[in-house]
Amino acid sequence: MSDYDIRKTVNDKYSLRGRVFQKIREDILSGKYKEHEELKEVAIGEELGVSRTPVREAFRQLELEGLIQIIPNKGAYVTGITAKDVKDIYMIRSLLEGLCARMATEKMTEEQLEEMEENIYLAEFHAGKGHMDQMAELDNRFHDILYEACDSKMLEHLLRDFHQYVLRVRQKTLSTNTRGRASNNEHRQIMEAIKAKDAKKAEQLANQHMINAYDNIVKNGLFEIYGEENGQERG
Amino acid sequence: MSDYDIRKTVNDKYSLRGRVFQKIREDILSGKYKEHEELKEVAIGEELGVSRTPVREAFRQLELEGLIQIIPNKGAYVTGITAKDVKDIYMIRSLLEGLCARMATEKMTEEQLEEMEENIYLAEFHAGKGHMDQMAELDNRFHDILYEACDSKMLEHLLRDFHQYVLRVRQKTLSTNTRGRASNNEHRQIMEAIKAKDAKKAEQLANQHMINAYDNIVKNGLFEIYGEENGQERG
DNA sequence: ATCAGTATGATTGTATACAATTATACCAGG
DNA sequence: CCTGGTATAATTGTATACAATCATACTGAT
Repeated sequence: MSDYDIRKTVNDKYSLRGRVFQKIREDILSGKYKEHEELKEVAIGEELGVSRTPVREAFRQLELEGLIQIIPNKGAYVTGITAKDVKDIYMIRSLLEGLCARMATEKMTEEQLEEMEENIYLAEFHAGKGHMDQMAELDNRFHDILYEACDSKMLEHLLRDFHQYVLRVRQKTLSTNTRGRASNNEHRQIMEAIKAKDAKKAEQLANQHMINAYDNIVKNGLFEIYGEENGQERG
Repeated sequence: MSDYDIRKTVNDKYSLRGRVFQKIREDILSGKYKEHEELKEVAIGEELGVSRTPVREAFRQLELEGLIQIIPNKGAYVTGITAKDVKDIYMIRSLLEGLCARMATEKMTEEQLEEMEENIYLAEFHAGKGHMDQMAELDNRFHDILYEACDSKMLEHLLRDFHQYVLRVRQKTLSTNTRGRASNNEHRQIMEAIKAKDAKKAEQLANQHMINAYDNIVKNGLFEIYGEENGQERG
């Protein structure tokens, strides 16, 4: 008992609120609702066949997830991720994925390690075939395993959030063919380091893995999906 | 325009929901509502003289803050922070405060630097007098300045959350007389490094600052406030 | 006495009604 | 044509009513 997860209930798929929450999040991340677009309670309620109440509660959650901004008495607006946000997130993730890999080195179970190996093997196959959807899915899963393995619900929670947050960027990134394979090779190196119980190396590799991912984003100029006016603001 | 903050509206003190949110959070952090205690919508609503609606919305936010856990159709329960959580948070904060200090070295304004110097000067005074409340307040403010100065709303947001989260521990920590002064000296060193534009040193010092803070917590066995059954769980 | 089953009460989930606030459109005056 | 103000509509904020779910206590049979 008591192995509950702080935010399992958010994924509660069987309450209206939970479904509304997931649906809106999906629609924001997929780009259906665009940056600065206003979300209206009744409209979304009608679309999903529910009243305003569950929609409002979902809004409050989405706000804390950082996906929308609620201006009191005015409305809910989809928040844009600026280029600077993405950069910051990758800098933060670089450190935290490193920490996660270090911690995972001590805590990882045999089953987790095996799933990782399988994951990398499969990804190699799909990389060859150019199956980008599967690559994205496997990349998700690789990092999930790492998050679970670090045995820290705080860190796991945090990294999962960021992972979600940059979803739009990430999917584009992996679809630049060469990066998919390079990324998987980095996964392999991280896995090897963990297998060899070399925590320091695992940390350093995971660190670099994020830096490489970000560099790739910059190099390929993938920021256009975040609109034009973004980037550095003050300063 | 458009210098909005993702979660400014949460601090919206002028809506019922905002006030309820802040009140409950305060009551949890101050220890009024204890770990695993059940929060009932009507009871809290009556206490604050509002209906269930704003209370429910506040609950949804508190859940995402990680302060309560909502079990569908059952209730809302105050989540405990385990000793392991505290440890994890300090490990994470160590890295992120370091990153923050590094970034702040480039971005800090003259005004911010001056407020920091004043802060440290004042803290020295209060440390001598044993004014623990003021020390806690100044410590809060020191870190806030740093968070603002890093010029990253993502990082600022994150660090503020963690800062809040370990509030209970922190206040106890600073009241162990010697740590208050030592902590302030570390603040001074960080400030000096930033002043000298030595980003690497600032990072390393902020890093160590967190490790020292955590060591102090462990050394003084300040975990009892989180109840008995806590600590490492699986593993 | 113990257990199953049911009935009752308490609590949360959702919908709707009403109040407050904000946006929009229209009109009068310059 | 532009400006300011007022009326109206649209939208959010809050309260309340009703439905669904869960906890508890009681009853009756074994």
